Amino acid sequence: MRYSKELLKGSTHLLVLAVLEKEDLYGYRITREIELRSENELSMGEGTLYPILHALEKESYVESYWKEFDGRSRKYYHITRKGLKHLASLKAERKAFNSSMDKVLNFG
Amino acid sequence: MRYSKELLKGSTHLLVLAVLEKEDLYGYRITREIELRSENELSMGEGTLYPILHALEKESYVESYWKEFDGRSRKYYHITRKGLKHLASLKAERKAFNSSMDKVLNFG
DNA sequence: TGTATATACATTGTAATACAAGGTATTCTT
DNA sequence: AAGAATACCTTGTATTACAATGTATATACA
Repeated sequence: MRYSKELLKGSTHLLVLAVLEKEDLYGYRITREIELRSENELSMGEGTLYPILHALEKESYVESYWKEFDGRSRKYYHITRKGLKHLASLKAERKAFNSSMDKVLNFG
Repeated sequence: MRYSKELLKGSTHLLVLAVLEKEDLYGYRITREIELRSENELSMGEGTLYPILHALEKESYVESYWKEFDGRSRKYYHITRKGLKHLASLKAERKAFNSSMDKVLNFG
């Protein structure tokens, strides 16, 4: 991780949902996808990821199902309609927050 | 505060230093200035602000002095050369982090 | 064959951090 | 006179990301 981990706080759910927007993925692949997309600039520990997936499922933002592939069983996550709404809201919040930060940083 | 407080994490030191870049200010005025600049979209509790000021002073990013004005004594903070360097570094980190986030969010 | 690495799930304990709540005191407004 | 705003501060709490740890299977390679 190149960044202060505090910067990541509040953005992890957004990252996970954004990755699941495109396709159903299982936990381990989600972290790989975040690294791939960010060109290894962002990464999320497993101790961060799995609790987030469980929390997202509890809130019905995602649904999980086990699927066998290559003789290997993996727990896939699918984003729900509610999850897509939440994703849009998190994106908007992030945009607005950054805009406010810029106002303070570039004032006057 | 319009935003999830978690989004603010990792950005509070940056906000305080950015405000002090322009002029020496005392604690209470710093929070007002952040609200003013952000058009009341960002604000920082006093329980957040004062510990940050003490931490920044401990790291020699700011120096404090008491000044009387209007028959009222206030503790002013001045950003040091080291603090200016740190501010630049925090700004750069923020920019890079946002760029990485955008890569993940707008992938493909 | 054996061994290390990667994959894949998960939980527990720790550190960092923003805030609410509480405390003290002064000045301004009504 | 009383309440609100100003101005400093600390303590306790909740949240959160991560390191460490645990379990298990599959793959690569010596």
